[in-house]
Amino acid sequence: MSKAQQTKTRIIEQAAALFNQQGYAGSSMSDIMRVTGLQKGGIYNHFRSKDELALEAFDFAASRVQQKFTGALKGKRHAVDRLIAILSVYEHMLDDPPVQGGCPILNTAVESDDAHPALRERAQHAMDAWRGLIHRIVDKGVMRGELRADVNSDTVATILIATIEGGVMLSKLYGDASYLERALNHLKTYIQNQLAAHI
Amino acid sequence: MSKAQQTKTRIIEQAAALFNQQGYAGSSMSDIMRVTGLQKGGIYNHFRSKDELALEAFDFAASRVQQKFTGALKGKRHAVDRLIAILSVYEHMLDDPPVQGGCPILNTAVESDDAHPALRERAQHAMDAWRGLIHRIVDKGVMRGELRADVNSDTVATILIATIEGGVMLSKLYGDASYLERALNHLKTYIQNQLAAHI
DNA sequence: CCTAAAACAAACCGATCGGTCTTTTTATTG
DNA sequence: CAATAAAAAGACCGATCGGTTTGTTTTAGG
Repeated sequence: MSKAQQTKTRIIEQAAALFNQQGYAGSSMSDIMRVTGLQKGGIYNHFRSKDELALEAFDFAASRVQQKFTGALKGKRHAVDRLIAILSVYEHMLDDPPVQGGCPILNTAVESDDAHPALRERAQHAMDAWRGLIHRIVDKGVMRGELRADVNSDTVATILIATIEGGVMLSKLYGDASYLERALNHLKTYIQNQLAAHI
Repeated sequence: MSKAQQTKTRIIEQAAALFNQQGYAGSSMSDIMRVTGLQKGGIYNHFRSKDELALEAFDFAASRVQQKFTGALKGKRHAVDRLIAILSVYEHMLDDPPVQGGCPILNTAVESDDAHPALRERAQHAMDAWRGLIHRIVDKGVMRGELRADVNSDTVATILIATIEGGVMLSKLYGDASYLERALNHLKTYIQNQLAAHI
């Protein structure tokens, strides 16, 4: 990787952490200069505008989350195991987040929904990927008889994502991991008692 | 109410809607001048700073949510009815929100948690009030035998709030109420099947 | 109805915003 | 290693930021 590419990647990583903590509107180019240690010219040589950097930074952050999912699902074949693996990604969202500042999908969704169409679209796509993942796990699980036949994948995806992200929000608000832990435990029993096919 | 008080209240209401949609960092005093139709002097006569206005605007928004709860709970005595009444507040969160822009507690919690300590504290207090409400309903419901004896009020409060707010986030992100509806339906059956004491 | 006080308008302030441009430094490559 | 292309620095730009100050208008009370 060329020096230029290294620098661009570094800017994206550091900007992603900043945006994820302070928000896009709450982070100025001066802030980005500070965290990267670069001057204006050094940044604008790689990005046409703050907006372009923001979009690339979000895509980077979302891909980090995606990587966590891929890693957690590795080797897990049974639908119940795979759904629980998704929960496990969020067990370490607070002490070891993919990007500093918590879940970038949650943060960006909430900030952009009424204010930033381009960013909102990216957040939608990231959420689509997550919903699609759960969708496929559930549908395949039902087909294989690992999950109850009447389980609806739309519902499961909504419940899992909503409860997880709500738990992240609560724990971040209070600086207390126990809220997210309760949410994850509840979902675990939900998966085992209400989704899993009992032989 | 004096003219001055009317004006101050109007500024708070209109600023609350703006902040709730664009965020605190994303809303400038010029924006507030625009939505209120007032000049700088007219606004700074009532508030010492943008920050002070932001805090009062959030408190107003949170009190609007609180009022919705109070209204929904009116006349409901049974713990199951009261918990479901809390859900009903969020049935109209999108088409008839207490403040334009969705749930102000969610929006402010997510924006402030890493960035704005004073605002975060207000969001915590608003959340405390909500958690406390659910707490009291559940504890009293258990005492009266309306809810199962082993139901834990900390858990119930976390699950309800997390799932509701996660549902709001999803529906706002997609501009589609069905996500929140699924979340609320799921919580309704959760309350009836897992919390309610069955005679 | 008159007057004192409060509300509001509008010009103004330094600082910071996102962004540009020229110059200097650093990598890359023949 | 030299030539050249690219990267980064840093001065600079107009616009807008949050906030102040100074007038003018409006409100409220005697």
